Amino acid sequence: MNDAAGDKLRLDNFLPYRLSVLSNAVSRKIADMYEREFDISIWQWRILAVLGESDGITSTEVAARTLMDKPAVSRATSSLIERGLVTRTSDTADRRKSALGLSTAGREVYNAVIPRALAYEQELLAALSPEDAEALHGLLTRLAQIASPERDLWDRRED
Amino acid sequence: MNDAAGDKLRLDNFLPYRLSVLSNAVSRKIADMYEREFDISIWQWRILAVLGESDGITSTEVAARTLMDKPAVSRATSSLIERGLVTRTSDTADRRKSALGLSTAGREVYNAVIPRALAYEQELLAALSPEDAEALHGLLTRLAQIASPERDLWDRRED
DNA sequence: TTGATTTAGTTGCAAATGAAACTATTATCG
DNA sequence: CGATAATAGTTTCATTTGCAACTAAATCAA
Repeated sequence: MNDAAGDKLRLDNFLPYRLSVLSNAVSRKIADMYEREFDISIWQWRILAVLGESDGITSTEVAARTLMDKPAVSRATSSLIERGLVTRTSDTADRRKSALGLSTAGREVYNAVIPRALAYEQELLAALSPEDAEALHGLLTRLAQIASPERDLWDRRED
Repeated sequence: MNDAAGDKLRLDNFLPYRLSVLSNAVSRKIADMYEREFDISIWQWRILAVLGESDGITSTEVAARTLMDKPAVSRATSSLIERGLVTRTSDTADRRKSALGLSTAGREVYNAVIPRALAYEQELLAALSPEDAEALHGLLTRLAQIASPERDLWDRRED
């Protein structure tokens, strides 16, 4: 093993390459859809998605749940606030913090995006049997644990 | 189906999100390794990888095989040529084209990177049984066909 | 209390990216 | 032929991205 001369690497069969290409293709497609139909970016959508589930969380919590970095959350949040989709209420007890939430308009967009996002996911998963889809999630979970052992997000089903 | 109010979307279970996060984590890690140990980028590595298998192909062919766009190939190739890892021989019959290939130094880097790349892939796949790894590739293939139906690259095992 | 440290969030900046425009060369078709 | 279209590859430019530095506020420790 690890004999330079003998080993072969075929890009098409190389897992990091395949993941990257697939993920890029999927991201591209879904980003186009979000942009075209709702005029939001993927990052804006991630924020709406977590706020839809957990209203009133802070920017830092949003960053943790979306795996975005803080500057990205800050910028995407600003534009969502400008557009009136998200509200920011600064915490009276700790004035560094502020609670983010969906406005009425934001909730409407959220409710509109959900079925489109799920439909696209279903489009992908239509190629797979339910058992295969289940297997895929398990495989991705195990790979993510290896690739990012510091993160335990993948197991969490409750908060 | 597609009832906005009833559907739920949990980011952690949403396939496009999971693919993106996993792919980013893997890419980050492997890019760090390439950078640290060989001082090359992922894109440079992709080019070395296809040239290692198919010497003398053109820039356009490299782009097709690595799924990079033409500017990206152009830039990564330039720096590889500057570093003396890749050679460019312009085609006498069609002077728009030129054949790219690995120099001796390039072949050495190629041979050195291969086992490290495979070792990292093995590190990921160590979480999976051989049957699971096989299943994973099949699942990725089917997803890629849905996400990029225009590409038939995933089936090709011969050139 | 006050000086040092930590935390929340924003801003600035340098590098990476991708689309479109551009150059040079070859192919097509009247 | 000669004009037009197509192709290979590079360059330009605007946008995106990720990191580091920064501001403001709270906590900790003497």
